[in-house]
Amino acid sequence: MASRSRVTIRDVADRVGVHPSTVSRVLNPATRGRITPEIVAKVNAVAAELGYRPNQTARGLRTNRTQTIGVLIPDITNPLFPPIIRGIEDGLGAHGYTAILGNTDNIAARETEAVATMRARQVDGLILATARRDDPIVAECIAEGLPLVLVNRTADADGVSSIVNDDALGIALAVRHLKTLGHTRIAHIAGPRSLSTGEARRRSFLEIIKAEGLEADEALVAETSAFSEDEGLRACADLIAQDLEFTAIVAANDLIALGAYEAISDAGLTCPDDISVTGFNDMPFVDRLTPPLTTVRIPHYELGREAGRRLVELIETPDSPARATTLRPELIVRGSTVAVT
Amino acid sequence: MASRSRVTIRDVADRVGVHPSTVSRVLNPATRGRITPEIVAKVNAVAAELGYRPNQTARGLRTNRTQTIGVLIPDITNPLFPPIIRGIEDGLGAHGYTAILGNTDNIAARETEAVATMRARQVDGLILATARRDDPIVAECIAEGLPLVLVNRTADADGVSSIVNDDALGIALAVRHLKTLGHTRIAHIAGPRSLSTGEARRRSFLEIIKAEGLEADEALVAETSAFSEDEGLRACADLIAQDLEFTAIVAANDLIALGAYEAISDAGLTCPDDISVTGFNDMPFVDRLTPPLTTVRIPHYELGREAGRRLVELIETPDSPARATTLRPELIVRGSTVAVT
DNA sequence: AACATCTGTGCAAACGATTGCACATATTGA
DNA sequence: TCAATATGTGCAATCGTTTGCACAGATGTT
Repeated sequence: MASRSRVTIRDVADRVGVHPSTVSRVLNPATRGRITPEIVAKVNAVAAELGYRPNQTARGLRTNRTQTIGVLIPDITNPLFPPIIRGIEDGLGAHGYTAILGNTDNIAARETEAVATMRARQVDGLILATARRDDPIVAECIAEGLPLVLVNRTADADGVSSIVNDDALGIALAVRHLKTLGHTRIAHIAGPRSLSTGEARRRSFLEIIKAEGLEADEALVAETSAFSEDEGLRACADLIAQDLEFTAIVAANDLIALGAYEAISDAGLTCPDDISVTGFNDMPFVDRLTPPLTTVRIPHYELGREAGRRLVELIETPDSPARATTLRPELIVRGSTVAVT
Repeated sequence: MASRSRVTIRDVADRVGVHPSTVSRVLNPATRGRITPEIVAKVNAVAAELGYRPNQTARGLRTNRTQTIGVLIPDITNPLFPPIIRGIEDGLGAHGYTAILGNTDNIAARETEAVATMRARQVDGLILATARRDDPIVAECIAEGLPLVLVNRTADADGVSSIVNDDALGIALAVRHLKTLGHTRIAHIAGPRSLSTGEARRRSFLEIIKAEGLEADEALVAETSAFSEDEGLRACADLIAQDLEFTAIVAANDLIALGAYEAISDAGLTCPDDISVTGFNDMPFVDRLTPPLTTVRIPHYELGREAGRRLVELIETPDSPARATTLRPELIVRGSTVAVT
């Protein structure tokens, strides 16, 4: 049989000639001070010699803390998420926590199922990158007191901690950039309004357009049902077909912008000569497209890292208040936006 | 305090009026048959009513099986890995197993550390996507009897299960495709020889070139120290500087191919008119490059799923033999390869 | 009718760690 | 010198499940 975690606290104790509880106290930094330095040294030496590693399962049973947290994401193959996950792991790892992942494909039933199996594994908290604005899982966690942090997207519920991008700023950067280039009629292809990102970017767009004194024509805002290339293509084709005479498009994300590229070329036009396009996210390789995409870069890694840290804080200091944090994005100017001629 | 997994097997037992062990037997499919159907029904009803979920931590302590497996990958933000991970999760999830992830950035010390924390968490097995040909972790797992599956890359050790791409076939597809287009002097930019993929593709290239009766000139094989764009650029520039008169390059992976694109354009040449290029992996978005990259598509998702299934098999049927499995890749012809003129 | 064999359930001991409590011994103060 | 306090360690219960063993009652055999 595999000699998995063969050496237990009792082995160490027997070898040193003390009681297991003493070994436990030595190994716990908080109680180490109560033990004679000599014994501390001996226990540490023997533990190292035997290669003792505390059994997290046993510890978890006793303390009701597993140092494990659950992370729900829509789909790890969407290039948006890996940096967030990496950030989460780094944010957690510094404190000894480990993440378990669940892909939900944005399907509510899978989310529920994933949360159930994570709770069976006694996770100490949850990070959701999947939240819808009215997500029932969010409500459930709040009700049951399970520490929760939302990342990337937020929800409408209050009393929930979240780390998201400053979408208003991102949209403002894109719009002001286009204004500087001389564009006055700017269209927006919005994301789904059921997601906080879709809604926030849409609302911000309308506000900024007014604030900047540009042409505020509601017809210039197209709706999509998903942040996808197909939807971007469809919505952009609609926009073009209506003869609205816009010279630039602010897309709610990069995939929608890709769809817009296609619709523009399908219509016999060119980007950026006829229509400038901006994206949102700065996905890998959008700098290699023709033309390279001007887009708003979201600090995904930092979003994840903050989420990890925040969750640890929530778990370890029980009464820490819920906070909504936004991180600042950055405009990356490339070849898909040019001055109007 | 949070009422985490408040309802225990004892609660169910008390409510039904039976002993906890009876409830346990009802819940375990293997022992359910020994209990009176009436009681089975009642226990199930009460368990459902109370929302009972077995505490995996307690179960793990008792059974010494956590239904958790550790997955080591170099870097989740490398687009190669997300589909593999997704596949692993699907392959495991069907059997109730969950994965915990560790990013190692190909740093040996981090690998060791990650394995240590995973073992402290009592993982039932390991999947490594990080293996070097002489990886010490592989040796350690074999020695200690910890179930192990290698995916994507394999190691030289024997007695180890692995699921990898059929690199020989992939290279053959690329070379034959170029031969069909009339190329006779074909260069190869190889990956690091310390990785099984780098070595296998290199060896296969030399074999296929001979087998197909093409010009076998060792000078046409360039070496790199990493599967990166920078190294591809450097190696390809070297190749071009030597005036070797090749008309096509088989790159060991897509990133190296990207570097080759750059070196070709730096030299004032064009791809594919002057030099055809093939990649390996079919990363996302390489179909959007100019020119779109002809490449070998590896079934990454399937690789992962097979790895997950294989590991479950290894864990649940102790004496199952180690097997090395290869999956068939596919050539995706795009615009970076043309006939010689 | 007496005994052997099944069946279904309960009992209690694990798994490996943590932690409140008790109790020696050492230290301090008067 | 004696009581009061402090200090360091051991004891034993506990976390929630699983599982070998025991045992009562039912069933089968001769």
